[in-house]
Amino acid sequence: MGKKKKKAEKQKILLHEEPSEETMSDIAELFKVFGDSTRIRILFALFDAEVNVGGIAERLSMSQSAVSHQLRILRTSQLVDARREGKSMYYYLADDHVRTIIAQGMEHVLE
Amino acid sequence: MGKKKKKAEKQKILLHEEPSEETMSDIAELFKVFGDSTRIRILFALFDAEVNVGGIAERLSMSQSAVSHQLRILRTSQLVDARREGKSMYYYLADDHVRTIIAQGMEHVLE
DNA sequence: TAAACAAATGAATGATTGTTCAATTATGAA
DNA sequence: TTCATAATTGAACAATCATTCATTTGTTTA
Repeated sequence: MGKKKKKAEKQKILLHEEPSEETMSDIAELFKVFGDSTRIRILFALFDAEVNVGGIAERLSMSQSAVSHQLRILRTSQLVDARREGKSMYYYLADDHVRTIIAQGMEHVLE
Repeated sequence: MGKKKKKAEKQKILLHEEPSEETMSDIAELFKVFGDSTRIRILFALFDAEVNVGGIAERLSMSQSAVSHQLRILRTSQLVDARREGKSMYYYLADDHVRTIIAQGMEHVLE
């Protein structure tokens, strides 16, 4: 979605209007990424500090391949980012928004 | 999850510990419900006021059956609740938590 | 160079899931 | 009761998706 379109969508919120179909679809796509327990576990593994792929795989007792596939999805959705250090790739949460969304979900689940 | 277990989980947050596998799984299940564009559209339709099943179906241009199936999922997840008025069933958002989570998702998408 | 390690990729498979269709239940009106 | 309306339910189908396995790419060291 373009910058101009996003601004128009934000305006709607102030006017108490419903967002466009496209925005609603984007929201669903975002939550779809959070809607898998492997990915949630990965995000929690990265909650406090960056970890490399092998480290995540070990912590979750999963294959490197399976983890890598999920990391690609998380990265495409801009939920995580990565940096290379030698042969390893260190992944980390993209921003605090991710922590907020997870915290919100956890609150709902635990109440 | 029992009341006692939930309290223990909340303690972990304060201690900066990772939640249990069960809690992470529950969080994923919650987001899975938000991760469908039909359900998101339904939730937006209920954002400001309760609507009956036929009203939702008309507004989304979908069959009553399809909407009803999704409403059952939303209700099971405690995201919406319903009351009967004559032949109609009026659905409404269960609490403000739902609005907060959607708003958070929308913010992330529009930024 | 070659070898070893770390990560990414692509195809295939099994499981999950949203919608449709037909049938059923629930309520109110005639 | 009978009829019409509103909603729910269950089975079936198509589409989506997470994991596995084998292969490939990228990087460092010998």
